[in-house]
Amino acid sequence: MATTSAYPGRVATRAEQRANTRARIVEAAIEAFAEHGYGGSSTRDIAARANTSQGLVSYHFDTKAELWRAAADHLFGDVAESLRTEPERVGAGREAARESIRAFVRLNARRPALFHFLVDAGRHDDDRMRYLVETHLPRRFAGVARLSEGDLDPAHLYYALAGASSLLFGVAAECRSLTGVDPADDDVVERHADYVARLFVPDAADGSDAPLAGDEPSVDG
Amino acid sequence: MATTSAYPGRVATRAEQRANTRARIVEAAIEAFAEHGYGGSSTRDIAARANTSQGLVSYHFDTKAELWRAAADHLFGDVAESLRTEPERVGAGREAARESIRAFVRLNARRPALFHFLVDAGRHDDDRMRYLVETHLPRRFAGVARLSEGDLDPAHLYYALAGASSLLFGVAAECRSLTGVDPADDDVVERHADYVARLFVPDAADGSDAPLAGDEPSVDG
DNA sequence: GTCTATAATTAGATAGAC
DNA sequence: GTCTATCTAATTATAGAC
Repeated sequence: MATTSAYPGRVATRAEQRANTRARIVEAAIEAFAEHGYGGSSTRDIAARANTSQGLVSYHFDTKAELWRAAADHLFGDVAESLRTEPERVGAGREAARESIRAFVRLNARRPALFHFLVDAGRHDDDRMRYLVETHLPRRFAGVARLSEGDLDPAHLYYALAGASSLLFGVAAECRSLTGVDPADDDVVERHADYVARLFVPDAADGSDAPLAGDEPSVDG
Repeated sequence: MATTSAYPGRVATRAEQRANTRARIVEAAIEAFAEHGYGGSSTRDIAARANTSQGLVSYHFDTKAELWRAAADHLFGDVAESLRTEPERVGAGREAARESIRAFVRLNARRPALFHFLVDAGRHDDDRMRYLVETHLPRRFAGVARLSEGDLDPAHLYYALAGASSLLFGVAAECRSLTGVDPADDDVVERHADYVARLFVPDAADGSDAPLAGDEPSVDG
């Protein structure tokens, strides 16, 4: 791992080295924080996962808290990216709403760390919780809340859907051991996605693909 | 806090002292483990919450792992107690199934630590996960799985229902900050309980209170 | 930019006094 | 049974060599 080069383009420049190392550390941090929580993770373990030294982690990210924020940014940035095209593509029909939910479930299956960061940070009022609420969560909440029907506060839908979508994958090890079902199995992911989608968006009473209430302006709106 | 007494019954005996102190430590441990996870909690913090010293925690529970098991036993023991009467009382009707789910949601609202222990221990294959799977989880799983319909594996229902029921209360601080809804509010608990109950047990197509499939032997069974 | 070494805290577990 | 003191190991953050 050369740090400088007399042959630009042949090996990594210092800037590339920097970006590359930081990226490896951030990915390792996401893994560690998701597995053991913030308090249960050490910068030494993170450094080892990233194949580097503990001192270098402190060099790139002055404090453990700053590293956590960088990890959260990367994690939730990926999410926003992967769901970005959804809102526009999704029409007003029930099947479109279901497909949007299926995509949300698949996302939670691919990135269980999302669930772990949310739970780890959300359980009490501290800097990490406030950081998520001020940066990444509003968009996420709004994305789900548009599926809300009736006059019940969208918070009920949001947390019920988020929980139903992600717990299976957030405790995958336990699920395997307890039920024999492997949440890493693609078929299991698809079954769960469809199950949750139909749970939250059942067929309309008349069997039509009518829009969800509140999704579009009604005739008397 | 006298440790011995010449007046039996007047102040606590040594055995009573022991039981009392251990109980205080266990409750403090449940709090701490739920807030910061296993790795993020220190026996010093737990001792402080229990108004005692760190050394005494090690005296009563030789290791941190043993303290965690005692905490888990107390926590899940309470659960079993509070839901114990349900299976018998619940009939085969849909409204009975809904009431069973409402009770499950209320339990998660009262003891968010249940959710935190499950998530903290369930995310990877270690001693704590195995302990829960071998002791407390089978009963819990069976209690929910009896509501299962169709040929979909009960694991999907179990984790969807558990997630939908408990996430709101497991990230109560975040919910307050993000949505303005306070999960500690009794009305919010009831609304969530009813919402989740109707989500998982919708009205039958014919509007009847017909039994759930598989709940009772069918005519051709 | 990276590694090694170290400083200052904090961790869990143990021993001794009462 | 409880408290205080202590030991050993592990933590984060910093400094120096390359």
